Amino acid sequence: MQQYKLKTAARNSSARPPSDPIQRAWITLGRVAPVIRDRVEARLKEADLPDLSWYTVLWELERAGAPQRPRDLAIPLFVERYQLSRLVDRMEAEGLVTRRQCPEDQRGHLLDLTPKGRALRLKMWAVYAPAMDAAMERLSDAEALKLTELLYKLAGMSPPF
Amino acid sequence: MQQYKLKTAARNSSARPPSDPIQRAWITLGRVAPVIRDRVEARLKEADLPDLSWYTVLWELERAGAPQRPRDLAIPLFVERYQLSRLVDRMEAEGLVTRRQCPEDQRGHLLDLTPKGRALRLKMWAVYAPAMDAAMERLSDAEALKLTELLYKLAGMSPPF
DNA sequence: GCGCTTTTGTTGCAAATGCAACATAAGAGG
DNA sequence: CCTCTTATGTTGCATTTGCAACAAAAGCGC
Repeated sequence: MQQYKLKTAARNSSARPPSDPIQRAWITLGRVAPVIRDRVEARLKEADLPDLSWYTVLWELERAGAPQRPRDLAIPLFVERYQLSRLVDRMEAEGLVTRRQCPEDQRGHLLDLTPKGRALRLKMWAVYAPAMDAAMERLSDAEALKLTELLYKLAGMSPPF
Repeated sequence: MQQYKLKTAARNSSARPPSDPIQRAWITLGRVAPVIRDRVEARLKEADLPDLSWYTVLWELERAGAPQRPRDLAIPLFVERYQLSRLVDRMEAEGLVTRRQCPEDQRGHLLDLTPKGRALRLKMWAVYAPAMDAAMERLSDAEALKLTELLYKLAGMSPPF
């Protein structure tokens, strides 16, 4: 990874420049996260499987154990409503999920997994799990815990995430 | 989640499910990084300024102190060539950079900053710097260094930073 | 020189995205 | 009940993206 000379140009034009350690952490976080993610996405693509956003929807539905409303998925998944709307369009077209009437709220739908959806999640996990392990292999469990702790603190969120 | 009992000889790192700390770190990294980035992007958008990809190109050109070839920007910026090609199209259309003939290689161009490009980078930094500071404010300098160290290790890059 | 492969950069096209507007239903206050 | 506001979800449209194909120059072996 590239080294940055942060002080030279950064310091003379702002009322409030971040400290050098903060700048380094910012830059590094912004670069490493996509690299790690791409290591996994590449494996899924090699296997002709959908990407992680599909997996996450499938997993959230399976984990919940009951049909969920889009609203209740969009928030924990950190996606906008319209993104989820179109993602579900595609997944429904592939027969992975179904939209049903929501009895309590006529606006919303209940999203439910199909058997095909469950099967795909398992098939994806068979690739996803080893890919994640390989992508993260340079960290010990203790280091992974420390990293998680720092990221939680940074985001201002409390576990469970 | 399916568990496989593998014989020791068959156990290799690409076939085993990640440990729980590894899974937690993976998930957290994938979620926190975009959140932190969005905190900054939102400030830029509020100020009717371009996004971070534009800033990064402007900064790399300014930092280099000399015109650069797209190839020499694409690698450190972790973007595909075609992405950079179109990004430069838009930035050139805005008068922020210029494409000139490259004397040593007739295929390539030399990308150079215009005064307008320099001015925009400064204007963006005036928003970017305090936004980065605010986005990262929950970490001390020591924690930021530790985070950077862990991310470097994860990505397979070595200190010193 | 000559052919072949690699590198560099751009582009056509289909798919995906962001934004704002929209439609509909629920909720709040009278 | 009625009106106004809020919540939920979808969609039209323009922009952006990813992929693969392409063009052109450089490099390489002979």
